[in-house]
Amino acid sequence: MTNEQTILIVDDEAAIRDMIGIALDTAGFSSMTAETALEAHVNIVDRRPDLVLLDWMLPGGSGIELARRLKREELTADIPIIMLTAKTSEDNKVQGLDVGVDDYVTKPFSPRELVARIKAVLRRSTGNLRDKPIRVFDLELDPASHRVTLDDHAVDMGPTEYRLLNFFMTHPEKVFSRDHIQDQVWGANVYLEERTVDVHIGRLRKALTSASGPGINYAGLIQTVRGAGYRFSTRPD
Amino acid sequence: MTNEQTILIVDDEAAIRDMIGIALDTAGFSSMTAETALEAHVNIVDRRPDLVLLDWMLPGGSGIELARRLKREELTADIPIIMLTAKTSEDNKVQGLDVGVDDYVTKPFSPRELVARIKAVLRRSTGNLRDKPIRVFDLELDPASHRVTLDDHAVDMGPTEYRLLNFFMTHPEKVFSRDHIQDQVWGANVYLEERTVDVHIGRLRKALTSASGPGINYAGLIQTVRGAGYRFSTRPD
DNA sequence: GCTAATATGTCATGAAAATGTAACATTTCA
DNA sequence: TGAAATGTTACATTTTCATGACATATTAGC
Repeated sequence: MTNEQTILIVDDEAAIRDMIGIALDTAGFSSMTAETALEAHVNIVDRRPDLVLLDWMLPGGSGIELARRLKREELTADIPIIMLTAKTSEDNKVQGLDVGVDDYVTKPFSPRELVARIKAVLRRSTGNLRDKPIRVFDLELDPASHRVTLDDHAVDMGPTEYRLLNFFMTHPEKVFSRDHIQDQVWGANVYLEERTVDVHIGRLRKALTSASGPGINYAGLIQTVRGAGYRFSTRPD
Repeated sequence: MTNEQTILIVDDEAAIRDMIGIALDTAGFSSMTAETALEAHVNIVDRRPDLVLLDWMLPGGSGIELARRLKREELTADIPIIMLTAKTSEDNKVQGLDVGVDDYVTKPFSPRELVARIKAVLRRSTGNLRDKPIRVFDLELDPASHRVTLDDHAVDMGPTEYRLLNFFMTHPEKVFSRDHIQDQVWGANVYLEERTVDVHIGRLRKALTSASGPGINYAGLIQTVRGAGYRFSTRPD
């Protein structure tokens, strides 16, 4: 399978983590685990999973705290969260929904149900906002098909360049430092040389250039801001 | 950069404090230290560091206590904390300290990793608030896109001229001596010839002039105050 | 499981831009 | 007018970027 989606399982009980892990594996997801809210937070920031399964009843009640925090911080706000909770009380649901959690699954649950919910949430969250193609002039990036087209011709680029372009197109007209770009495109705390960003910028530009017709060169949309970083802008440099 | 960020190192071992201090210094941070939780708390309240590196194995387990307290008190809740932990073997205890710490680093760690994580956390916690564009007549400086426009046309200038203009536009109608300008634009403890400021003022004026249309010359906004320094003012000289 | 094809990250190098300084020109004002 | 203050220019040096080459890692296809 091309792009396996990664789910982070946050639960203090090993048995539950294992059970869910197997279920996800069977369903074609890749998974990682965390026992504590702190560990989870670090994992999320560092590796940017596609979805988080979060046990409500983490020791210290920190599950809710974590959810609130994730939704508050810009870097992680768009990662969908499904709460795992033992209780069925309305209170909890209301409280959690306030936090901006995407769905609930109450224990005990069947693996089948869990997987169904995960797929639903992923469909929804990647379906609503991000699934809409982003277009700038004749350059279109379509997350649904994971494809970039220029004048209706496919633009050939590597996965990293795709993510890079996606990030830029969703954050136009702003400068980003190389560090910031690394956070967003590679995940925080991935130690790369700063120049690596330059190289991938170069590759992205080249891809756009060789796909551009005789008119505008779309590589010009990706602008170097000396001493500051890079910027995606439709306005001349 | 103008304002050096300050990191508070809280550890009872002098060797570790020194090692970290040197690493931070090399990375361009300024640092201060505390040996005990009490001392740390006083320092934090008094001097408001930009980030706290906190050893959670402080004598008496007071490291955790301090973290919890800092995150509970409104005055200090927004100061990011990175925990320094010995090992993950103590998972039971670790669970108890999910108090909203921003990241943790396990000893032994490389200075490089530590600095990278510090930067990542600082970026996360402060990166969000970006300033709004500042506009004077048709001259606009937009920090978000790191761009200066005049009548919607980009004004080309070097990084230093950008910082200079940014400083002036955020402090209009006031004279500043060359020394003061140096402190603000180049940073304190940087020694330059006084003439250097003049040169950059000149470059900034030239940039504004060549971007100005036939109407007003925007270079006139940057006024020489003989014997005193320079001033950014919308009123005629 | 193995191999070929892709993709990735790092480095070295050269080019371009930015910077600080000194020298010289010009303006200001007593 | 002339000394002090400021403006301007040229240039050597430093910093920052772009890019091709390469070694490694990952993926896809068989």
